[in-house]
Amino acid sequence: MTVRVRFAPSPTGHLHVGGARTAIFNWLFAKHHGGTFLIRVEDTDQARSTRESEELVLDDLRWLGLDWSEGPDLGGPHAPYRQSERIDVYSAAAQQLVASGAAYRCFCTEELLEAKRKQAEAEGRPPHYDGTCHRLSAQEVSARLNMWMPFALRFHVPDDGDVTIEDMIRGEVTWRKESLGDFILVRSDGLPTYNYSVVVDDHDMEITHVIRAEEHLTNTHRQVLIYRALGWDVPKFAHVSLILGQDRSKLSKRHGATSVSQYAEQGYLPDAMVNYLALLGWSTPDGREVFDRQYAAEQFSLERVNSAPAVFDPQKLDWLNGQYIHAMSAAELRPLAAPFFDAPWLEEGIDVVKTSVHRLTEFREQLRFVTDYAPPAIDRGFAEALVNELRANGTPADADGVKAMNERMKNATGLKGKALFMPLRLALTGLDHGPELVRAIPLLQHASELDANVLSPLRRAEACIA
RNA sequence: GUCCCCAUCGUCUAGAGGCCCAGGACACCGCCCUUUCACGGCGGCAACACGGGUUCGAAUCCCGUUGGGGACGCCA
Repeated sequence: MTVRVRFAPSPTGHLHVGGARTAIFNWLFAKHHGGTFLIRVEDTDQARSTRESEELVLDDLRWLGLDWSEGPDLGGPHAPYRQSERIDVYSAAAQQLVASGAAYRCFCTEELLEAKRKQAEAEGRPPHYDGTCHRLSAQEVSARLNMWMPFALRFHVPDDGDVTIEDMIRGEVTWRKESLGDFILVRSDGLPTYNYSVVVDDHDMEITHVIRAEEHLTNTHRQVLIYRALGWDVPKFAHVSLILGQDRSKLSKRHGATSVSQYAEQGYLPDAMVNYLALLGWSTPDGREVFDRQYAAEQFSLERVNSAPAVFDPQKLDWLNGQYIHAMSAAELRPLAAPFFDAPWLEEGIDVVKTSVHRLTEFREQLRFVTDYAPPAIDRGFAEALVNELRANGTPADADGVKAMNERMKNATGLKGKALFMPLRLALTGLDHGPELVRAIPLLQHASELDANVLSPLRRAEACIA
């Protein structure tokens, strides 16, 4: 049996980091088993779903570097991959369910149901549907149909409705039929509900493993009942625990950035993002924490996925992102950093400051000593000596040149050690901290040659006297 | 309220009865490297929620308590 897994986003905004992790686990699982990873868009909620959002979600997935072989954009052997375009598929199965008595028409209005729910709650009963329409006789049903009363299709929970599944992450999970009321399969507008369409589609698309978030765990009870009623094989389930915010509640907007596009905008790398999210709930057998997706795919198994929820830790993400940035060359980094800050001398600048950067957006700040300069208050005699030195010998263009300059400055001023380097750094960068001078001074010189907005070391020194 | 899931350092985790008076990573704190900052190296602080069992032996198995989360929708 070849593995077929899917990621099924509902297009109601950007891709959430929780959804991203679910997609990553599915992708890794498929890669590991040489199976198929596909995308199915769950857009049966007409009020909230948009085409624009679908594009956003797909773009976010592409940005992460996850690839799929069947989907709404690619088509495939089970097209269409958009639920709103699969209505006839659901109707066919629905007819079968009505014919077999597994489902029935429900004429109750939403207002009525709402009232019943409230009352049940007030009386301390579970807020389940009371089965009114299930007791309707055939004559009563046809009478209502003749009056064109709108109806929804409801699934009747059978007497043998207890369900046990063997969840690949959680182990055995059991529900008793009493914990469920008859639930809606098809809404009165003819569109299927999630619990129904997901079953029809997963069966139709030959999904072998359903890997999804834990919030769907209790839905599985309903879904298994539908599989049974239709006489279909039940796929394997794996419910991944939720991602939590620092206060241990489900990660949401008030915790800060929650969509992957926000992380992209904040200068995180896709590889680091995939690496971090994979680490949230999963660990490699050898304990490695920095790894590429290829390695993750080789090592991945659901057995090593943790069943406890995980708190999202921005600090560790920053550290990981820094690991990736530090490991990359300036030439590789340049095109990635350019959208946030660009300059003709950017590549050399990146090379000089990258060890102090954790996110791509930080290059701008770290290179501010190149772009912005205000003459600091330093000893006038020192500044004059520096001007003389630079005029006489030129500005060093490499590390050896800087060392030679330092030697001459030492002789000219009688200063050494910190007493020499601090005023030098201050005079040339305007700051008391920053990359080592043997790198910073050539960078400033080169940058000033390429960029009229950058003040050369000589001009800076002169400004200290003016 | 009912049902379901979960419970190891602040955080992510390793741990599938003896190898664990619990290992790694992030963060934090020291030291080293560095005539600054960062990177890097070394070291330190810090956890098996609680109570009962089972067992010669429990972080690991069972039960309960507590705590957290999720679901109970003509949302997904």
